[in-house]
Amino acid sequence: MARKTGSHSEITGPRIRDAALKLFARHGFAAVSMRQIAAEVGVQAGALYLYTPDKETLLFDLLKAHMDDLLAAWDADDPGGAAVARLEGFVRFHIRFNLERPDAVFLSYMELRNLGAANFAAIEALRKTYETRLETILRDGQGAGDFALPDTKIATLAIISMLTGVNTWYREGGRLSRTAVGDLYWDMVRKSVAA
Amino acid sequence: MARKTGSHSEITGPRIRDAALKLFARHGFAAVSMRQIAAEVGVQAGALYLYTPDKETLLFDLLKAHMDDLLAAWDADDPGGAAVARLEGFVRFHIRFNLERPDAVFLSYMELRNLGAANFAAIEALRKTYETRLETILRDGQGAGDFALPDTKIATLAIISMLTGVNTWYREGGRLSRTAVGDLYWDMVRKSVAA
DNA sequence: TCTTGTATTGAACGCATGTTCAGATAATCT
DNA sequence: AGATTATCTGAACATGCGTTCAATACAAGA
Repeated sequence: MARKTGSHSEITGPRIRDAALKLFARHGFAAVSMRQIAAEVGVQAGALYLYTPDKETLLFDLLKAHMDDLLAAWDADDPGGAAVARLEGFVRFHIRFNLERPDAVFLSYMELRNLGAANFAAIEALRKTYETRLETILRDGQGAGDFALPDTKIATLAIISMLTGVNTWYREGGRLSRTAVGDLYWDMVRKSVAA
Repeated sequence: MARKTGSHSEITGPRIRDAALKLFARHGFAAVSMRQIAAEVGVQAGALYLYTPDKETLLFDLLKAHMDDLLAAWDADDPGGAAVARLEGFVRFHIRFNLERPDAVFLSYMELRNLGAANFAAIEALRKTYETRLETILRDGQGAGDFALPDTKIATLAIISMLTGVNTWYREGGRLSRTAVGDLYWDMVRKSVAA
């Protein structure tokens, strides 16, 4: 037998990416087999190769899509204006965006090492671009006298690490709402950069 | 042939752990085979089983040893006294300790998911214990009026995330010395908790 | 209804995996 | 020197891996 009833490329493609994202995040790229992904989708392993040339490319496409989403979403969300307001926007955006897609965030931090050199460089460039968005805000605020930062580059990395850390402990339905988390982190970030 | 000249348990044991730590950190637990570890040590794969009952236990022992080291080292380093001084000690200690063993730190953050439930719980308990050390300092300072923290638990997690992030970008021989990094992070942490 | 093209199966490829174990050697003890 | 013990080899086990491809069944268009 072949070609199941109702099978369709526009359905199977996204389902494969969803399953791969979930499984890679839970068990790690190397620990997940193409057969497991296929089983999750309800398809045989060979069918995956209609949608990706190989396993590494499947991972790369997930990471690339995540980084593209991140940059596009921030550029759409950036309030502009004064540095303090933009920084608050960034803090709240970063937490909200990351909490909405924990698997993709986890993958992006954990599985870069499974990429070949060229693919790695592509993702790394996107990450740097995102960091630059924040660094620009910090440098503007520093220039305007709103912030007192001995090293804007390090401050950028420190803030992003702090914000991304939310994903390691936040649980839906826990003690704090997402908004409350944003309030708490904005309070700490605001003070940490204050003049 | 068997038993090589100069072979000795007290030498091979640590060499296996060193090789496993390095390879697991670089490529991920699932991506590293027992044969690769054995090759790095210069021994056949079967010989590893004189030193560990299985692969997961080898990982667990590495993580457990790291967490034990961490707790013992902080308890020896804790300056005591006023909360502000203790917090500064903690910030500088955490950065210094983690930069000295990047592979173990990386493993501890990445490979917990490859542990069975019991082993996972054991490591998780040690991590919580470490977090409590910092939280106690923050609560003491809050009580003494030195800090202004709406939520000491979240502040604890935020600070640890920020500090641990140093390992993702710090490179030996780079622009900043370890001491300079400690200065920069202590500046940000001090302000972020300030009353 | 018949044809064409797309989506899928299922078997196969060679190779790697974690783990076990009988046998062999070197170090140590008497 | 001889016996014992700790250390390690090398082959084997069953199982699983990523990937390819001819065969096949369904959907869509004429």
